[in-house]
Amino acid sequence: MSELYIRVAEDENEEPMEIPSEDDGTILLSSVAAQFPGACGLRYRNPESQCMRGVRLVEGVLHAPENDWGSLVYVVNYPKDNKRKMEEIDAASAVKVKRGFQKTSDLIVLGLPWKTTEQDLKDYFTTFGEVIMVQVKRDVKTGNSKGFGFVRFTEYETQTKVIAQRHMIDGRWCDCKLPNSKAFPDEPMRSRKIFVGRCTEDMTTDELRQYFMQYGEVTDVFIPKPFRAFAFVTFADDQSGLWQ
DNA sequence: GTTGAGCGTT
Repeated sequence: MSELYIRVAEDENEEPMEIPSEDDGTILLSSVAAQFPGACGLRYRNPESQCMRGVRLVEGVLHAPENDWGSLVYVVNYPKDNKRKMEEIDAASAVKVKRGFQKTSDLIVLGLPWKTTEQDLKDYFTTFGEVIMVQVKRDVKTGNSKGFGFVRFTEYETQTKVIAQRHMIDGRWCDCKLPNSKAFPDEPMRSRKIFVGRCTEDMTTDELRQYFMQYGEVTDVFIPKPFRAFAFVTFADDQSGLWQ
């Protein structure tokens, strides 16, 4: 079977868009998702029964009903049939993606004067770029500074610049480094595996794979059995945009 | 009320 186009629409009443098929007559869900982000499948109205029917989906490949797509208009499925929700997730993810492809980390600031406050730190480091947070570590009893703290920047470029040089803060030379230990050791900073919370029981590995493939190559989807309302999605590399 | 290489009460 040669390449052909099938008509796909967001809704039965919407204007359809033509999606190309593969050489074997199947259609990749990724082709559909390219035009309809978040799509997890297709359905169509069966002319005989007038009922909606799902298109067979195996491993991200959509198979024509009766081996013939015909001239029907196919309608896009979204997870849980709730498009608005997926768009909200898209928007939230897009914000994170926009921050850049290299994640910043907390930097330890060594050698601070005893008198230096968090406001001092913020004022100083803001001259390099936007600051997410600063901390001065203090003795819990006395409130005295321990002479070190932490800083985190929005932009990775800022972080690189700050690590590369020494800093004169309130009259002392200070160093900024990547910390050895972390306050939250279980925070998956550069993990390729993401936690997907609040899953519903009807979600399938196929659906999750098809949704998250827009952010990178998905190498694994794990759904605990019995149902536990969460899943793990693993990407081929840590550059996939979702959590950057 | 002190100090000066280090590593973060959540």
